[in-house]
Amino acid sequence: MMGGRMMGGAGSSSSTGDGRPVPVPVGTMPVGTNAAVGDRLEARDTRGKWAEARVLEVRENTESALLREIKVHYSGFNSRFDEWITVNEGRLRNWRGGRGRRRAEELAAALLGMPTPAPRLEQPQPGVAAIDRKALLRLLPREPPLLRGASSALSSDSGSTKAAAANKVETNDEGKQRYRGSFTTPEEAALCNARHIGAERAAAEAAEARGEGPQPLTAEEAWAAAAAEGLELVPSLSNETGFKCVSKDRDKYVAQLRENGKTCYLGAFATPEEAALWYARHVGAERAAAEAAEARGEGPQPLTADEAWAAAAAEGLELITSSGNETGFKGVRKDRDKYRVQIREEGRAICLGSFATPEEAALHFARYLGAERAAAEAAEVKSKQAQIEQSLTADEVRAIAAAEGLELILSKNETGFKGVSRQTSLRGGETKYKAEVWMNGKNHCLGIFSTAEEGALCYARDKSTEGNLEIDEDGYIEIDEIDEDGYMDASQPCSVLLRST
DNA sequence: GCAAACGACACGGGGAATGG
DNA sequence: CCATTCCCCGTGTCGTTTGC
Repeated sequence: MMGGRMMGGAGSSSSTGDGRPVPVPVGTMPVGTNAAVGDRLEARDTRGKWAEARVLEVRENTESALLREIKVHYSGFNSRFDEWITVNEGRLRNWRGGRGRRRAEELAAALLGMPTPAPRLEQPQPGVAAIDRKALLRLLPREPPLLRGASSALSSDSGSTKAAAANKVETNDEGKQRYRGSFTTPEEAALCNARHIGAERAAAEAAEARGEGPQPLTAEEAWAAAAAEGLELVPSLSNETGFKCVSKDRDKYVAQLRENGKTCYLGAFATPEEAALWYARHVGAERAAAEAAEARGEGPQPLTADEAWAAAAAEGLELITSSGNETGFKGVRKDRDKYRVQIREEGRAICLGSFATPEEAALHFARYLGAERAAAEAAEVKSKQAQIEQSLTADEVRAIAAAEGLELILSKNETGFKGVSRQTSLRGGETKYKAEVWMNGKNHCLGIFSTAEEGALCYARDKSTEGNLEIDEDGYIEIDEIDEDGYMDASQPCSVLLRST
């Protein structure tokens, strides 16, 4: 082995393949900057797991030692998993393995007397007590957990007091707790568990239990690792740990999130930063960056009124105003502290979202309708508005009445005209005038008008036709000109056809 | 009578906390 | 390590009111 050299380290220097010195920044250099072929170190694989690795090749970079590339071979894995790693990726670290650390498969095969890889045995096997107990105890940690995966049935199996089956093995496969068997000795139970989880994982867990596994990252290391991987840790203002999806569980920090309705457990870590790092790794750089930006208040900002108008103009959309709506826009209503867009189509109300400003809500309403429909509705609104603005003046109405030979009937009421009452709309505060005619003991609305004179003209027109139609004692209108099929002559003017109720 | 506006409630999903 | 629970918030839906 060509080992014996320190890997990386501060103040390292390097050289190019042709011997030219490579500029090396002063300060902490990443692991691998100084690695040579044959050196042993640890590399993080694509699943994020640290594993023993050997340096196969080195590719120098003339620009910077930080861009030096190292080809690694993961010990115990097929060479097809060999890969190039740039030293500044943060995926290399110094070898931390304990003495005598061996390939997992070799270890398991040697200890269990099985071919590599070890076949999984789901059921307790007779005669397993004959195994080399010393070897087994080296495979699995002696200190608590004494034998990982094995537990005392007397304590964990509620209600059971069968001493003969005191060592129970339960495993968790894809979220399901599975019973693997009960054994007379903890070693047998541990062997069953080791066989089930596989030699590699058993060795890894044993190493971890011996304190030889991956060491917890400090806050600074987690930040550095995140930076090296191009990840952002997602902060949270509402969370006491300070990081999204990270919560404190006793003396550890747990990273977990919900996906597709299920809680996805990412692990328990010594520091909130490391938990946040694993959350960022799980969701990926893009989502983590977006969430971090949003948490910092840099995410998509609500549009101001001017911005919404500008966006609408840029998209060729018209915001549809509404005078009868307190928000000022059709389809937009205030809901708590937000503005909600709802549209009713085919009898169903469709919610288009909630927004910070009514203008932004109106913009989404227009987007939903599309430019053509939005323009049509906006034009209709404008047309109505124009009609209101161009409503007949009092003099114009009197002139029309005179031309039709009608007389506006005066009254001492609030509007000054008989049959016309003032209507104060609850929405928009706009005052309108309602013309009503008393018929068969009830008031019947003739229409709503912008001016009292228009209402009076309508009332006068209605009165002028009064008596032309006979209403019988049951409230039905007698119509003489009905053909034999029950239809009346469409060319004849008729304003009332149905029974007045 | 119809459609829009509006209030209220139910429901579901996600974040966080907790217990086993 | 996982399931469960609580809480909050967004969304969908229904019923009522109002204006036309």
